[in-house]
Amino acid sequence: MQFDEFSEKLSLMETTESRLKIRDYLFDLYNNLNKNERQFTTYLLQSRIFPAYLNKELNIGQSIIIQAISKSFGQSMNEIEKKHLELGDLGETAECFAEKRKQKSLFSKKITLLEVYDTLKKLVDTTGKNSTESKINLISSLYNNTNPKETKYITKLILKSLRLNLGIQTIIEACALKVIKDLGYKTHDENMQEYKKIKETIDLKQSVCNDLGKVVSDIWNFGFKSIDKITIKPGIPIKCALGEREKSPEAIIERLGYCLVEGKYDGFRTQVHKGEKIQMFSRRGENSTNYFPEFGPLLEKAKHSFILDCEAIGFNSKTKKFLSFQETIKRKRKYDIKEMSEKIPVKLMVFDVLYLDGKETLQLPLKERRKIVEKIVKEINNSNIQTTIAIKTNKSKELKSFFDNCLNLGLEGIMAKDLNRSYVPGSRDFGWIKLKKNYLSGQADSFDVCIVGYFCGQGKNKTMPSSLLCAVYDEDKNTYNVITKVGSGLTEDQMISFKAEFETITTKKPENINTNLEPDMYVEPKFVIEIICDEITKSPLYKFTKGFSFRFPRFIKIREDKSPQDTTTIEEIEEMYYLQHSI
DNA sequence: CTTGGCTGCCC
DNA sequence: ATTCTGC
DNA sequence: GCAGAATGGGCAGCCAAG
Repeated sequence: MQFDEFSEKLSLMETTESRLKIRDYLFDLYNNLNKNERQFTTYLLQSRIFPAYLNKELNIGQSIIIQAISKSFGQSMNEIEKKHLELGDLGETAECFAEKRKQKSLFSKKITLLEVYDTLKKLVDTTGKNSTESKINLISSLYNNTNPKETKYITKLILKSLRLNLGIQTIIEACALKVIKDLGYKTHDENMQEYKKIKETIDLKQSVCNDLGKVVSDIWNFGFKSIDKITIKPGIPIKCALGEREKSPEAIIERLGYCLVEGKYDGFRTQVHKGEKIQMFSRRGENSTNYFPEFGPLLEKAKHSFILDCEAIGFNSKTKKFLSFQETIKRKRKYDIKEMSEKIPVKLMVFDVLYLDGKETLQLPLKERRKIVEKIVKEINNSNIQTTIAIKTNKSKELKSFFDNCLNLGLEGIMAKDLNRSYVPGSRDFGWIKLKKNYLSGQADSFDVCIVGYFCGQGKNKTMPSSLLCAVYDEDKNTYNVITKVGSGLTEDQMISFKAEFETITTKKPENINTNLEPDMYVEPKFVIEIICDEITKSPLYKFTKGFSFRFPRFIKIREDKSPQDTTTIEEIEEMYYLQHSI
């Protein structure tokens, strides 16, 4: 397929909101692609170059793209950034400058979808000294052979910001439609039950091989039956099951009844594979084997082959306490593995088994899988590999007191699980339910901060103040010290109203605002807002607040009743920080 | 040789 | 990670 | 309720600039 044709199809999907329509466009797109194009095009549609588990990335972001636009279209970086701010999308920004150049390059040759993909692959392999310049040149060479619309989509592909309103599930639906039509039905709703079953099968297969591109390609090229042979094998990461949130112990029991309730460890999701060799994978399917060499010899002791679902979390053997996420995450590294494994010892907390001795265990009910987990962990017989703490209950009071115990042990909260359910890879639903302290009403840490600037948003938030720069007031020095940005929690209406309010108070950077982050616009300190977070963190970035900032900050409301000097103080925040670590 | 910006991946 | 929004 | 797309802090690693 020519790339200009592909761009037109992306454009069509981008401007469509109905998922069913997008699915139909996708179906047509796949029909129009040839045998060899379907797999990699699926990666592109998911804003990828390769399946996730290959650990191959472009390492190109806004900064390099802006340089490439500058080089290709002879605009200053400033000019481009200005346009970007206005349009809220670098793809459209590139398109805009390509429009202006249009007349000059009448003789450029047409480019194919495959050629674009090959160039993207080349970009992935461009590393080392002067690689940034080489990357810019490669992108530039693409820009020089494309029309404005192609320029736009090449940019969006590189930046992984296609914004097509299209995800995995929509691609799966397009596949299911293909299968249903191959079976002789005209539309999917002629046999809704069959259609749903097909969807489930496709979803399971793509979760098991972690490679939707392969599944799409197999279905179109070799038929639905051909994906039967995709099975679980040690060495290939399976998509993790995830949980939904619920607001209280009562709500959880109402949904699940008698259930398994486990401690929720704030670490690093780790899928352990023991086949011919031992390998580990992260939640996104990245190979994480090298992070944790200490588990190899322990796992070897178990006689079985298996795939276990675990959380790896740092542990202080002197205080007998689990380490914070910020400590544990330091073990995600390439160098100094040995030293860090001694400095930050990690425990593997096992909670599920997906495969055992050549057989899938996914389909077994959780209560059976849990027994297997306990057996394997017992065999390994080492305190650094344990099962998660857990109870079984159908009483919300019991659940609540177990939850409180977990918090006292320094855990994040609990996971409650349906004992009769199979393991559903890639799911995020109420089969697993998580409860953390701040989900309970009134239990989240709350702060009042003053807005001193804002950032304009991307995509659907373009031209909106979608992220607010927040500061706490220092009475002694009469300064506003920036402590966090906050964007999550703002509704469209709130952004619109902030935009109007900010128009009259936009200002040059006031003398008494201290910040390491340069917002798109500064505003005079006027609005105090309430924000909540999960935790106070120690930050290398926010230097003007004794290094304090927030984990998972979100906007709650405007505090009309407060003046800019009435923010939470840094002393109060410091006190809370030390309290949260002395549980 | 050090520093700082950028990027991707953890949550 | 959390949150909002259209379907 | 699902699916998708907005948004957060902070870690290591890579590369360019100094």
